[in-house]
Amino acid sequence: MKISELAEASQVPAKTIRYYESIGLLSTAVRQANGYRYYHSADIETLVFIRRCRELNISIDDIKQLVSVQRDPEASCATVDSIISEQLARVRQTQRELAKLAHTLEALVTSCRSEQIQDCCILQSLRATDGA
Amino acid sequence: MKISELAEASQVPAKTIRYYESIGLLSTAVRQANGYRYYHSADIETLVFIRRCRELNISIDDIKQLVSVQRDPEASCATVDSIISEQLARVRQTQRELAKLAHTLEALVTSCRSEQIQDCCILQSLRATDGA
DNA sequence: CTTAAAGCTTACCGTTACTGGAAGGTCAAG
DNA sequence: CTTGACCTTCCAGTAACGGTAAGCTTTAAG
Repeated sequence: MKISELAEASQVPAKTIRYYESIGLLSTAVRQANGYRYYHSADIETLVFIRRCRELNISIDDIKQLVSVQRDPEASCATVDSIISEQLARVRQTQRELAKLAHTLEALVTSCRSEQIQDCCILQSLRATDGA
Repeated sequence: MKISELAEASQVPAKTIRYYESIGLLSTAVRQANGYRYYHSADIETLVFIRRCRELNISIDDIKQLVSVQRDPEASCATVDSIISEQLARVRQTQRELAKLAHTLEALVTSCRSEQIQDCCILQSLRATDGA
């Protein structure tokens, strides 16, 4: 199949498929006589796998590991476990940071009843010299 | 004061101060005879303001607006309000996305009791052709 | 048969908000 | 005088692509 068909089937843009090949996440595609990339249906599965990992915010480098580890069926699950666990830890860390952030922004939004910049409580809060 | 002193006082790296000037977030600094940038203590306040905004994940473009709107004391607070409100909306949106993400990752982490890649439930889940 | 549109190729720039590093000028101390 | 700590500018790299251009090939229509 052609790259546009693979793109449609996997829901990954053709541009992104070429990008993945260029950075070595996908192996070099077979070319047809006209130079077009030629794909097999197995490539759909690989790309769906990659897309799902990206939807989980897993980095390309980590996905490379997940892809390569699958080539050895008898390998241990440890790598997979640790990548997923660490990803979860990162997500939770970001959640904590965002919670603080949302809290501060909420306080700012509700603080200001002024109508002129010179009295704006939001700006006054942000200008305060007190450290984080 | 020199850039390193301003950096220390504002807790913004000197490199970043030059960067802010280069993109027009800070006005062009006065130069001394030797070519060094020369700052006044008022610049500390400006940089602290910028740093606090960045800690709230407010984009440079939005900060430019917040800085410029402060030059007119009689201007309306509407711009400030909307920037902060939209920032809060973005943060909340990200929080919702991360919550889903964490949920999926948790399910993956607890799903797999296998020790070999060929039986790994995590990889099997990620390979499934079912769409998001 | 011709032509126009669509799809393929590569290659390079832009995004965000910086950070690192190289090459070179300046300044204060020993 | 030299060493080291500053300062300067400029260039490159980060993550993961998206946009656009220039130039092929294929395909559908007239």
